[in-house]
Amino acid sequence: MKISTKGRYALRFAIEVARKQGDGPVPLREAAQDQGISMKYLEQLAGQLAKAGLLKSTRGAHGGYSLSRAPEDITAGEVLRICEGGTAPVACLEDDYGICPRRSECETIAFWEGLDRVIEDYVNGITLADLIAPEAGSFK
Amino acid sequence: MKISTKGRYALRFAIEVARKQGDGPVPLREAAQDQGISMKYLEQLAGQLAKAGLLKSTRGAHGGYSLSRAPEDITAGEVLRICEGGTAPVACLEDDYGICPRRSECETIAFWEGLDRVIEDYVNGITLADLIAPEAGSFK
DNA sequence: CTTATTTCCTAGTTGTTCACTAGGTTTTAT
DNA sequence: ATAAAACCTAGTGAACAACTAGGAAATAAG
Repeated sequence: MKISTKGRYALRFAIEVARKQGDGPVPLREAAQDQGISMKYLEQLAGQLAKAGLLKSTRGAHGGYSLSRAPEDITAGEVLRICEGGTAPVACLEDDYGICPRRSECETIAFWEGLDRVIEDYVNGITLADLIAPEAGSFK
Repeated sequence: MKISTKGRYALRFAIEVARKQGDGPVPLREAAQDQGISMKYLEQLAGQLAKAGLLKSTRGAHGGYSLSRAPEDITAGEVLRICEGGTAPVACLEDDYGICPRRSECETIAFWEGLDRVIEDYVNGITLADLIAPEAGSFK
């Protein structure tokens, strides 16, 4: 039931990039230093976010990462889904799972679907804009 | 973000015991067979649930597990917390974590607290009674 | 055009957790 | 006495987590 460091670091990185938008792209060196984590590890996460089209990368000196959309158009759910590999609490709710052989007799599927729904609703309802202005956030 | 087999099996086992209450204790052999899972593995989970006071065990022939409380007094959250080791999505929200050194500068803690809250509210709001009568369940 | 800075790409590596398996001991109804 | 059950502890193979390592390619600045 835990979120891994991937999801946590990725979200913090996205927040940092969002906060610094306008100051030009944020290099990984800077972000890793600010957050006290491994740059090489963060590199992989940033790569995923860029590949998914959430961040835009600029190579070379004075390069780094910037948002490819406005902060209010990027949800925490998107970030987590990309780096965490889905937020569904059980595998059989994953998109690519197919049909469960025990589906008809399963008494818990509705329960897990409900849990998935409250999680999705929450994480999809909070944007980077909310997160960089926590005092205004509806989640506080 | 996944629930492990521990939590899933434990919940299904609790439901089975709840459904069969009145027919005497449910032996592991029977439950394992019904659900097509390893009895020896289920044994460990049942042991945890019993140790936590959620189930009552009867040893010897014709023994097995029964509920130690009414189905409407046992929540899915309790079962999951026992076998899953807490439902908090990040470690720093765990009871025994202590104070996070980055707490003051952490922009995500409020977000995770909010996520924890919606998960807790959901799993604590559904009882075994709801789960054995899914047509009446508010979660469907 | 060289150099420093950055992203990009792929492949280890170490430790932990998952999902069991194994082999018993003790208790109890018949 | 016997069979059926819970109880207890330890081991095990595979997967995953959380990095580490080492470069190649791009780009701005001098």
